[in-house]
Amino acid sequence: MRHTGNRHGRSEAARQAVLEAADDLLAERGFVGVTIEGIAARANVAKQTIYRWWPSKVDILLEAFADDMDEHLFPPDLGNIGDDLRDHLHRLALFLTESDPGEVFRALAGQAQHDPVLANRLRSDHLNRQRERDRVPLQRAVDRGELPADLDIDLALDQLVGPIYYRVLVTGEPVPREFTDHLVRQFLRD
Amino acid sequence: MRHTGNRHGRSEAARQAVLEAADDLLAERGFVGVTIEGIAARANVAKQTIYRWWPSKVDILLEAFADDMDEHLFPPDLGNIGDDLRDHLHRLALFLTESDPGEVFRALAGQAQHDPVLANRLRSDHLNRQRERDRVPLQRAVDRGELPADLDIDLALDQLVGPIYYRVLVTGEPVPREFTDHLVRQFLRD
Amino acid sequence: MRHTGNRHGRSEAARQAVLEAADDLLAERGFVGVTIEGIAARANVAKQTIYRWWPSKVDILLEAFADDMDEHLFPPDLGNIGDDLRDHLHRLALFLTESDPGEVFRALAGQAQHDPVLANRLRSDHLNRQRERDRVPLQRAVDRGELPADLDIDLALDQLVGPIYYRVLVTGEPVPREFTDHLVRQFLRD
Amino acid sequence: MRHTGNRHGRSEAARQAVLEAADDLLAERGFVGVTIEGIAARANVAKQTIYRWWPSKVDILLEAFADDMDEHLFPPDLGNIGDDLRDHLHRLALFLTESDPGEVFRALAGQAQHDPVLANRLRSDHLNRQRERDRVPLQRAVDRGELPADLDIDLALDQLVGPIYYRVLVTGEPVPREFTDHLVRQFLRD
DNA sequence: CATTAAGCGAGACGGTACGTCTAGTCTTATG
DNA sequence: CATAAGACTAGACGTACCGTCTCGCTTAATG
Repeated sequence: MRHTGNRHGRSEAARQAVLEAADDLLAERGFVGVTIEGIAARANVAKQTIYRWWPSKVDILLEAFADDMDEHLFPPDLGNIGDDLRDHLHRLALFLTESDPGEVFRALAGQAQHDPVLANRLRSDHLNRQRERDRVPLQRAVDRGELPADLDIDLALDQLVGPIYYRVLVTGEPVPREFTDHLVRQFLRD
Repeated sequence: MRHTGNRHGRSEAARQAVLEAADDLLAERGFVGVTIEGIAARANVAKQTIYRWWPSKVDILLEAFADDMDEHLFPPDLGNIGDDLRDHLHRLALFLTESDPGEVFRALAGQAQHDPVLANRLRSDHLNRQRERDRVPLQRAVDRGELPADLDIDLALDQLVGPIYYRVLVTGEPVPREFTDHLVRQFLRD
Repeated sequence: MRHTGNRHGRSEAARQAVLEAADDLLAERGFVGVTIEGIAARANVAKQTIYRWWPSKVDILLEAFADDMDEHLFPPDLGNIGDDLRDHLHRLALFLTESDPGEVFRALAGQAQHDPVLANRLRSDHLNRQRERDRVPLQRAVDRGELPADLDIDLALDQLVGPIYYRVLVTGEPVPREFTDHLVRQFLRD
Repeated sequence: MRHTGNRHGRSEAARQAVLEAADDLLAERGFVGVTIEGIAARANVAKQTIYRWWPSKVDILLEAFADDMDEHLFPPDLGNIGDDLRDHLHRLALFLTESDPGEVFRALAGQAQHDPVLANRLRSDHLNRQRERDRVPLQRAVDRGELPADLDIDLALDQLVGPIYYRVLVTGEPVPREFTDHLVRQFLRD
């Protein structure tokens, strides 16, 4: 870090360096390998600078993770519910299993099992947003008349995405396109 | 521990004390509050005794957790697939959300996101066994002719239990009987 | 500090506030409790303002200490060597053991054991001046003919004030008037 | 450190390494250069091992300093008070100005100005012992009849050793044999 | 009379060392 | 020979100050 502070407040360069270092360490050494000291050393940042802005390492990872989900995963309108759902679930599966932020998510979801505060933040900050995106294709289908107006969308979502998260977080099995397509087929009773 | 070593081999008293201390600490302070030093202190056991018999604290929790899943959750035969599934899924939900071993499971599942070795052990030692039990009602239904002989049972299981684990591990929502019943209804297309 | 800078040069108010804050902190928390950050906070002054004018905290204390020794301890002429010395040594002892600047001196003398640069400054700026004052009564006595003309005044001074500093800095014993009077008596071989 | 702990208690090797490292650092970098981390690194010892046995770095230096004063400075009996005193004061001056433990003493005496607890320990543990040794030649002279039986030995000591400490701690001037001899001559009124 | 430049409060920055905690290893005496 | 005890190395934790560095404000001399 060349920069040193000023009255405008924090150094964006330091912030970026910390987030990248945290991401890198997570990828290279896993969650337990992410330490404040390690981040500070890799980012060439003082520990105090980290403690000044983030309460803990999970907050760093949360922030690193924050925008990625928004970038990804906004469901496009392909014209019919079948294509919409197949596309969306497939891309959700890819996100969770293949992408870098997906890896961060899995780590955070794991840590959330030990840390109710993190669990709440993760849900309110990210999962709910994702949930809203997930609703879009179904709501669109209801509007189109493809699905009944009294559909319980939340229940439907649990059935559609639940098995995907289950494979990702519990069984560790891959989530190929055939699997997500099958989920859609069952849901639409084709 | 009153006992100090003997020639007869390992001290069962020490083993029990360690497992109980680990369970207690998990309940009282959560996963991060479970430390080898804390277990040793609470169990009045030397650290070395712990290291001699368990490679890590998750192994202690795994052992503490081991038999509980077997005790629970063996699906009874109620005569028809609907009742069998409704009963089984409801009891699975109760196990995961309400029971003490369910809490241990959630902690281990969380830790497994950080620790591939634990993930493998958890799957091979416990999830596969559970998976076998989960198959029972479906296999029985196939045998009875209630379900088609070419049913992909694994796929069906993912759809049936996936949403339950999803709520438990991801959204944190409760898993009431209505929810599990609904899953069964959708699956059987009643 | 109400004042904010101007082109006329440094703020006397800030200077005073810093010196007072340093003195206060030394009295309240001792030398180790004197920190630049603490002085800045107590004086409502920016750290940079301190670093602009003083190289280190000992320089602040040196400046705070500077004039006090001059105020005190100029030896009066009481007409004869005995009275002159008794008065002077007694007041030196009081200064070192009882006064506020005496406390600062002890702290600086202590720190000088760790810091040769400070030791030199302390000697050249203050001790030598004090030494000159200490010589006055003896020189006066030589001029009066009370003491031999070839008296080694520096040697005499070491014998007269050395035991006082020794009690102050080493043994911590009190330095009552009887003690200083005794030193004079021995010196004059009464 | 090759050694690791055992039930017998602390590692003597670690203790020695710590004391030596502290001495070396004091000699090389001065008192402020003596840090717990630095000692630990140089001694190849874990910080925790240091904190287990010493409350602070001055305690380490005190212990390092402890026996040296005993080794040195026991006043021999040369048969008469003049020789006894001249020899003893000269060796005291050498100890304070030239020896390694003398350097440690100066650092501790300096720090004692900031730390009343250290001051007390230094006095009760070491200075009093030294004081006892210093009394020996005078007491011997009284016994021999060379000095009056009602001599106030403590007062005499302050006059004899005070100027030496004064030069060492305050003025920084050298303490040559002529100086100590002169002190003796004055004291004995030769 | 607008510009300029110095001193100021504020505070973020990269660092160093602090003292604490837990991990995991090792050695010994006890039963 | 397993145990309790506990000292050991290692290294991350979160805190306190260090000394450096902008920054925006205020003020008075300058042009």
